[in-house]
Amino acid sequence: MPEQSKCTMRDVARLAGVSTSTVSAVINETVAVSPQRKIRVLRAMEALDYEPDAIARSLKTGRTNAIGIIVPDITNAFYPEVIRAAEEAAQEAGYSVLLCDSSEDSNLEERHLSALFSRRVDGILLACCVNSRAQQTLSRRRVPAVFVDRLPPASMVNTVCTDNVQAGCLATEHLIGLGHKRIGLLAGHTALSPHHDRLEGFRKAMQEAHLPILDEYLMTGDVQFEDGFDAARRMLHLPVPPTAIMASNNKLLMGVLRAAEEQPLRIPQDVSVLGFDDYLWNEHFNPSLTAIAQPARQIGRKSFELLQQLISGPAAARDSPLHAVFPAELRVRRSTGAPRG
Amino acid sequence: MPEQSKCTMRDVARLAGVSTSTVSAVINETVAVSPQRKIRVLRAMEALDYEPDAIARSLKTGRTNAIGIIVPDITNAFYPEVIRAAEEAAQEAGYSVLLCDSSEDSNLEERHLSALFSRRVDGILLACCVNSRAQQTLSRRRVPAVFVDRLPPASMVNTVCTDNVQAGCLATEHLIGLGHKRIGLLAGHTALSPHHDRLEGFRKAMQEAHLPILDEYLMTGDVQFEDGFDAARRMLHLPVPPTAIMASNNKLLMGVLRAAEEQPLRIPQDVSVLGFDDYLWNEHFNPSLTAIAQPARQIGRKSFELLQQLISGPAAARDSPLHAVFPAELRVRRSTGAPRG
DNA sequence: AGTGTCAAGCGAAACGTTACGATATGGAGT
DNA sequence: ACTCCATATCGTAACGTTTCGCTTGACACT
Repeated sequence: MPEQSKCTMRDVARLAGVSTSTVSAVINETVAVSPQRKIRVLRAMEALDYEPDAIARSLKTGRTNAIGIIVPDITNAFYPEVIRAAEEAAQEAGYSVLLCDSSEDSNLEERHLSALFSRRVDGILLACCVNSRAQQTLSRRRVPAVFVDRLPPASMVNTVCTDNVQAGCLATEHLIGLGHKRIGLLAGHTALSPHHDRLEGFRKAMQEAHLPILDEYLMTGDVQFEDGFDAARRMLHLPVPPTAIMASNNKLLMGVLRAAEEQPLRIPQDVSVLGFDDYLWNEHFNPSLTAIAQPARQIGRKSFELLQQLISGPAAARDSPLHAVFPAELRVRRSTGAPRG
Repeated sequence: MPEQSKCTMRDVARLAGVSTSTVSAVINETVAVSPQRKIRVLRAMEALDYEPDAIARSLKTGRTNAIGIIVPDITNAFYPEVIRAAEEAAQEAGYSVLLCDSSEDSNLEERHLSALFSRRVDGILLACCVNSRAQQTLSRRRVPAVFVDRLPPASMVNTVCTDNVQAGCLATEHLIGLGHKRIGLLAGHTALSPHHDRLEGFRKAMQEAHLPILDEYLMTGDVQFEDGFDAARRMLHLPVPPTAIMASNNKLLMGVLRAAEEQPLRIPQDVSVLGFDDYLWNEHFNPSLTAIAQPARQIGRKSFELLQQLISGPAAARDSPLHAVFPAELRVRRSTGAPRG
């Protein structure tokens, strides 16, 4: 049964018969220590079950080896994957992760930021919420930060995200390729960069195919199940309804499914359905759901890598912002098919 | 544009023309300060955009106002809900959360624990992984800890979880009530307390109904999609197959669905299907999935509350372990029905 | 022998806070 | 006028590290 571990570097030093500086040198391998002393120190550390106090170390060095991650809603299955990958990379590099959930509330987001500043984190990974003031708040500080997935309107920031314009394009082209001409889009909250960009991709693809974009086939704004249900129902009841509907968010998509079921319309024979964000269970739906998949793990890992680069690189390197963009992938399943007739 | 905020208590004190002790007193409201001085201090803090250094404070006070949360897999949708609720409660109480994902790997779990100890967190919330040594590791330290959802075999620990025996009972009774006599169970990894307990609940309910428990209808061990698929397929190909199958884990359940589809068997006419853990999309499956729902948010919140009690209560109070058990809830949907004939 | 070089080790001063004992200040009670 | 107390304020010693400059020996070269 080892010690109660209430022990400090001084205890180790005393037991080993050396000074605390030597213990520190052994721990950090910062200067050479003779082998026999090194062994004495290591033995003492072992015997006392010594563990360096990260707090004291941070106070002295000014570095905490901790980063903050703020997401708008950890319950949204996309973020856990990002977080996991980032945390994995962080842990490999000896960093810990302080997790904050802003609940899509910019005031809470600000409070989280303050807390992180106060804790002197070395850097921040942020998927910002609607109406976020984070960009200004961060620019006042000297804390390295990388915006992930949800980007602020401002430009001079470091970012990692999916190429959502391409994603919107890809999805639309898939449907056009199947023969669809009337495509509906529940675009979500266009103040959020992913939703905004997907809409843009949609527009681009439609234009390139010389297809008109009808107001009745476009819905922006809220992103809950009921919103999707209402919007899809409205579209499907039009005199000339769309033959395919895309939803920029999972809950909206569920709403579309429900609206189709209600009529009832068969998927994909009567209406094709496509979602953004691919989840494990999409494959097991009946019919299985065609979806755009984002490389969440890559995004998470890359975010941390960029952040670490900012943290440990020279301060000058922070002047021109870093960017990483990943392509989205289309997973074709059974919920999309050729339109009737 | 405020200051660069490289400022310390001394800067504030100098500007306000008081001593650092007074500034500290104002911040912590630990001793009375005359109104006019208090105002001077507050103004100075404002002017310098001062933010207390949590690191220095922690070093001095021995408290970090941070807790650690370790989960086996944040990608499992149950945990984000727990985490969110716990984090919410923590943030309300002025605590930050250090998040760790053990990837179901006990060595990584140990490393995370060490890191948390080193960072001197005030307490730890832990959903332990298979073969966890966390209980021993924690018992050596004086760090308050609460085990959440996944409990270690040992008894003298603080715990918060669903009543999984009742959950297993409830699910089984539901099927028995519908007229099922031959019920299959993919019980998952019985070394994990939730899975173990659900199996026990199943046994109890079957016994009370005087129904036999057949080995061929019981599968334990792995918990991946393929495992569920193989096991369900095997059961459904038996000369006398079960008329209902329950799965203790979402991936297993997906395997069951796939196996049924393959035959093909209709759900619920040919075979009823029931899952543990209720997710948003269960309702939107076709057919919608009957499931046991755990009160994840309540569990998360309560976990933090108990932990805080341990942290701020007298050390003596830590002797007899705290427990909180929440009832599970059955959500009856379309995937379960009366057996044929 | 005297000098210079170098590595290994040490002591002490920070880092930014809090907490504690000590010191002023100003009435009220005698 | 004197003590006595309560109240407000301050100086300073920690907390457990790292870092920096200094000392010490050992050793090689004149």
